[in-house]
Amino acid sequence: VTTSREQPRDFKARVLAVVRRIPRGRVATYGDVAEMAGHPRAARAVGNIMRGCGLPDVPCHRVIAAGGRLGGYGGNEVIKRGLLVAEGVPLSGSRVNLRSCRITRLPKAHKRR
DNA sequence: TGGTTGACGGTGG
DNA sequence: TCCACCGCCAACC
Repeated sequence: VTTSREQPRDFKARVLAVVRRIPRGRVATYGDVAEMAGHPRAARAVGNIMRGCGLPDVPCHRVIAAGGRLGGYGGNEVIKRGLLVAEGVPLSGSRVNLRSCRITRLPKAHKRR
């Protein structure tokens, strides 16, 4: 990242790419995603991007806030919680058990689905 | 070019 | 444990 003038959309695209690769049943915090995208301090910006993603192939519900809090989700935080539960993500009340399902680095592109 | 806006994060009360 | 405040960053206007 040496400075190669990375254009704004690069960051956005990279974030989306990262989120797209979060395995089912796993989650990552906005901060984690930011870091995986190459900008450790841009958690807020990640949320900003998520806000307008709306892409079906981007499991934005797997991106949660730090501390296991759900964070936001286009109006319905309840839906987000439901989706996570459906994927087997462990929840303690309305909090996610980060210990068991949080990922801080992308999985290897293993062939087997 | 500059200011505002948040699906955030961490600390302190 | 919950709420308020401040700091950070990229996208938008």
